[in-house]
Amino acid sequence: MPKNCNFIEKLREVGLRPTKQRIKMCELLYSREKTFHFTINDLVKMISEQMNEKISLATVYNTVHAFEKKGYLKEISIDSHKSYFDTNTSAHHHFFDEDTHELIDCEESDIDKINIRKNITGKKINSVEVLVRIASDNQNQK
Amino acid sequence: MPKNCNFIEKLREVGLRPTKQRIKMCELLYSREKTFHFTINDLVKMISEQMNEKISLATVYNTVHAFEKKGYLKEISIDSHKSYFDTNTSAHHHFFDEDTHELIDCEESDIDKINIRKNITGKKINSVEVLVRIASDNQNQK
DNA sequence: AAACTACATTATAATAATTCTAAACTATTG
DNA sequence: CAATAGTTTAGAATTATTATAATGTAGTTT
Repeated sequence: MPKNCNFIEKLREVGLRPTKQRIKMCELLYSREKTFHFTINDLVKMISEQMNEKISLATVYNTVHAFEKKGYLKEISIDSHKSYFDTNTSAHHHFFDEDTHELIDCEESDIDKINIRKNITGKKINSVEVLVRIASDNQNQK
Repeated sequence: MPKNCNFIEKLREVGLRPTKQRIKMCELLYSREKTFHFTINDLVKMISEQMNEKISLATVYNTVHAFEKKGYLKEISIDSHKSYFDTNTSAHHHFFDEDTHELIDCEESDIDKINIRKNITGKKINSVEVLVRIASDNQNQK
């Protein structure tokens, strides 16, 4: 398993011990072609399905937050009822489908660079992100 | 109290009975010059301080959500740990101060109109909102 | 203005998401 | 391969929110 070695190194870099639970999480999170969005619940389900042993909720919370703190995951607040995480940690924009509660990444090219005219003294801009809320367009179909 | 009459009318329009708790909430929310942001907790505290009688948490939740459903308040999700509401219900942009967790409205003129190049078939755009995260700029001061 | 009725308010219980805790376990180091 | 420092775990605690059911009250009817 050469891939796991990468995950072990990755965990070490971050200062976390490469336990089998964490390696499994890395596999699920970082071996996909495309980045994706998930909730803690999604992730627990995915892990439980793929491991013979169970994993504790607390472990998933702890590890996800450890990754987040180190910049390997990004939290996205959109829906006050759900916390989404994103394996794409760069600042980027989103579409949020209000029908399905699905989160969709915007490509760089989808939205022009945003120019902020206001300056707040003593403060620097950390990020600028756009959220485009979409919903099905039934009204106009008739 | 001519102002309260307006609140009574407002509540009636929305289909809510003008009880003293709700009138108090309206006073706090809608008699300011400027719109503002608050959490449910902030609001409960404000009400408790200004009324001799107590108000129940459940009443505040119910009424805030009733206002929100009718478009008299807007929920803003930024911080997964806190739910902010905004008395400015139009689509508008925000600064979020990551040091103080303070939410600041953007003026229309602060940000250019945003052009979305991507079209998602069968979906219409409900809103486009920008969140600018800011923090103190200590690094560059030295 | 008394009485009625539908809706509100309240305290409390229930639920859900998250964090804490302390005991058992395991990866690393020497 | 034993010591130890960090990890996992189940379950308890905490926090935010919603549901419930008894009591209260605004608005209408008489």
